[in-house]
Amino acid sequence: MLPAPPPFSHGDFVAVLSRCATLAHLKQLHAHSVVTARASTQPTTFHLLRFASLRLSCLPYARRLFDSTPYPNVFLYSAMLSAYAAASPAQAYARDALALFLRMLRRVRSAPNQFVYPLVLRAACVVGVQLVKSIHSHAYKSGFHAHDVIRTSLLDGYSRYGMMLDARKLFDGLTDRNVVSWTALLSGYTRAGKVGDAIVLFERMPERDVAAWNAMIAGCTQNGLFLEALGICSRMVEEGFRPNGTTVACVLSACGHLGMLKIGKVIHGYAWRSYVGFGSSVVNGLIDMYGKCGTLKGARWMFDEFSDKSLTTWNCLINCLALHGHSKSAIAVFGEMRDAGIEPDEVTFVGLLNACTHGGFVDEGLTYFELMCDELGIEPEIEHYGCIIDLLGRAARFEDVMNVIKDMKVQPDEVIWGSLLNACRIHRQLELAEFAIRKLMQLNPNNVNYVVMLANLYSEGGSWEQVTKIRKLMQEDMGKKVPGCSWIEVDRKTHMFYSGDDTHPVSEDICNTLVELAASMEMCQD
DNA sequence: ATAGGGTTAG
Repeated sequence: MLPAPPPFSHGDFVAVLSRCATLAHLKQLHAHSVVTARASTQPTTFHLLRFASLRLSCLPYARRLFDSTPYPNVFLYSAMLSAYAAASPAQAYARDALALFLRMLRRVRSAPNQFVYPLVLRAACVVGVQLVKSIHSHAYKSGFHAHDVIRTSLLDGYSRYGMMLDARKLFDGLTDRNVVSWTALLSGYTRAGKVGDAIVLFERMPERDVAAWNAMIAGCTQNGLFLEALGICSRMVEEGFRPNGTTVACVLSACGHLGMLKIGKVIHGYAWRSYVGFGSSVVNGLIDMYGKCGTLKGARWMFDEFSDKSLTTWNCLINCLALHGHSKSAIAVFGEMRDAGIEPDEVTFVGLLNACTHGGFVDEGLTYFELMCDELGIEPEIEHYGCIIDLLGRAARFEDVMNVIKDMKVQPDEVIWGSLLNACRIHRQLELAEFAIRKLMQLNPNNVNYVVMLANLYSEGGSWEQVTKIRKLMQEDMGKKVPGCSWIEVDRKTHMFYSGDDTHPVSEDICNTLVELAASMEMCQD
């Protein structure tokens, strides 16, 4: 029999714990605590549990520590709940967290306190608004709803489900409004698409911190206001705040959407110099930015160098390859991803199906769609139907297209009919095109572009009677038409082009180059 | 010990 280990003060224990770097170290200390009978005290279990979950992200071990305690106190419950709350992805342990809360309510010794509600609400948020409501009423009955932190959690919960009136009510009822509550309300408005309200709120905020700036920047990019996002970021820097990884990720996304490679590179340089760290959201943002700006080598390089690849990392690369017509590479990366044991999600398939469309791989695309629905059990969304209709339409399989549209569980939207229309134009299907345009006009009667399309269609088809009829319609509407526009930055000068616009000084050269490009693209597909 | 900000999509 070995002699008992020497006694250990609580201070020694905490000091040793802080030097643990691996689960093996922690297990040794745990074993030592068992032998010295320290493990049966709740403060010890509390420290071991927090360390296992927050520093080592080993939740199963944390849960075993918790389960080894016969009558856990509130501290242990909340330590376990914050372990679940900190886990990523958020929904992974939400149900465990809620089950633990229910168990807590049945025990006499561990009535929830004010610290427990925010943790449980975080889990409730990702499960459903019904749970947020239940916990709200529970907090009301137990009298904890008066705490500002709990009200802020509730505010956040309602705002995630677009219930801005309830969120506003909670905000107005707070005794002290701080940056956190202002930011929670602001994000609610941007998630609901009310950027205008959010900007008003942002300007009126008495105090801002980095998270508040980030919320405003993210709110802009999520609503397509990319230039505004960049503007707010520079304002943030001017006012003396240091952008962090979250800021960088949002701003990179804006650069990608705008095709602003130069600014994107400046941000990359900032990330490097300022030690914001190359965490997954920054790296994913870089892959996306380089990819969208056409620097696929840069995107691929970032991808290969990054060891902590997540599902999103793979999705970014597949999507960028598909976007630029590198269909075979995109499909190959999808294969690599599966070999690496990463389970694709609905976003992966949007990119993959897009790749199949651009490469003309019709049957392959349909096979992947089946794989998604039947084998992986992913419910197709309107995005996927958009891809499939594009895929079939470009291959002139109009009967199949109509069957897909008929069998869809979701209502067809403008993109669906737009894809069909596009296919009809390629294959000169006048009748079906007219049908699609009429559907589009029903969905969006204010868009005069559809009338123009119809006119173009008839003039191409040669039915002069109809052209004159439509011309009349157009004359009434043309004044309202907003011309399509694109732009490119060359040597710090922005050149803008409207559709059908030949006023640029070198317009002829540009058009000739476009013809050449189209020819060489045909020659070297993928 | 508790609350707010994060990248990918037809």
